Amino acid sequence: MDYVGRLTAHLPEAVRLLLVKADGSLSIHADDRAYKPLMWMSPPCTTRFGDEVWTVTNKGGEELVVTVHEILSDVSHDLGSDPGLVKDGVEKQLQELLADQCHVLGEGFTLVQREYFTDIGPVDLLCKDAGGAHVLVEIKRHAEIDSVEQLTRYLQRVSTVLGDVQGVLAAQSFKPQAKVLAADRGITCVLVDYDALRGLESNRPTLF
Amino acid sequence: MDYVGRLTAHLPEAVRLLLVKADGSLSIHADDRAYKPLMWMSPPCTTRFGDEVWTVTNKGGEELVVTVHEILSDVSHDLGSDPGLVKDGVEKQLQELLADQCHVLGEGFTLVQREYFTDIGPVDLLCKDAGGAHVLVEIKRHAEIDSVEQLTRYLQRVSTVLGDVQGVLAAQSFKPQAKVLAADRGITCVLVDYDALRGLESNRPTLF
DNA sequence: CTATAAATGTCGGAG
DNA sequence: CTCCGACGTTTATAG
Repeated sequence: MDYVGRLTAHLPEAVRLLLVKADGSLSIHADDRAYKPLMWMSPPCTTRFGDEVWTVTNKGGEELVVTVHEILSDVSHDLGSDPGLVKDGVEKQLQELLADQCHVLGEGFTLVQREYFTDIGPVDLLCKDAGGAHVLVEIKRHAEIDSVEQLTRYLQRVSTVLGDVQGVLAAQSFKPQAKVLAADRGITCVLVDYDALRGLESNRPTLF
Repeated sequence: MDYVGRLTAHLPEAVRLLLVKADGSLSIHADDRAYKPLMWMSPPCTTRFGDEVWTVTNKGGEELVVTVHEILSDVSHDLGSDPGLVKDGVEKQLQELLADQCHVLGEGFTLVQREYFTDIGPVDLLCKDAGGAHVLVEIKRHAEIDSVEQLTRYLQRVSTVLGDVQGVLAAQSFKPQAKVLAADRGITCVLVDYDALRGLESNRPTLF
């Protein structure tokens, strides 16, 4: 099995699992690793099924060549359409919750705007602190060093427009490096509890 | 099918492909997408196969619960051991090639050291330019904004030891953001052609 | 085991 | 289509 495309890779002869899906995609699996195939070609792509050699190509000129020596088993099923996957707990939801409850980010914080757009990208939240000064908030599930760099870029960019601006990095967890760099840059780290936020949120309607 | 762990996700009843691998991992596939399973549990994990309900758990407290209504097909094979995948064209090879041919990075460049270690990580190449000044080289296949940040950290760190140091970011392709930020930081971007480098390399032995 | 960087990353959204 | 950032990123590697 050989792949030539973004890199070149070769896979020796062995017993393997090949998946051909309805969208024309192909993947080759070994008997370990749930997530990643050994090789694959993503749709859109076309496969020419020769007697022994299958050739999969895509528009980008990538090519996967499979030599089939023996078929131990050949199973085929129509799976029909796929009802969507429902997810909960991703950054977007954290952002919605924090937009509603930005007081947890700092005493007296109020929301000015969600998804505040700059020419280098959108800032998650633009708030004002108790004193009326602007605060940029970057929200992550897990804050790493990248998150600090990202917020730093926004702060630099926005300060040219709004003047002096504070930075807050909000996350459910922080890598040590991220904390250190944030402190170094004068950025405040706020540890948020997603479950607690969701709890408050679900309780809120009962207060009205 | 339900996953509770780093997030919460639910997958409605449908005809699906389930893969149980020798390492105990489980993945659930729809009839599209070659690469990514709809849900999965990576090893190490353990599965309790009940009559209708399969429960997969790992050490981190993540859980995958599968309700099996009907088995349309059940195929099992011993795939044996897996001869390794051989890759070519990844960053490591680019680094080797550029270490040998660092003149392509700049007129009169000479190599001082590959994998120059600092206390915040290894720099890909430490070179000297035609004037004998130090140059740090970060090598990527595709340079993004993170690559610029990474090199910037190295430059800051190394400058405290070696004094004034130039930065070069070498890659086969550059994201626009990366180019802009690099220019802003005084970092030179060098577009390298992997095939050309490899061609020169393969010709070299014939010169001796 | 933790931290860090690479990946054929993939995937989805905005412009 | 490209660009950009999130992802249950996953995966490998070094300390």
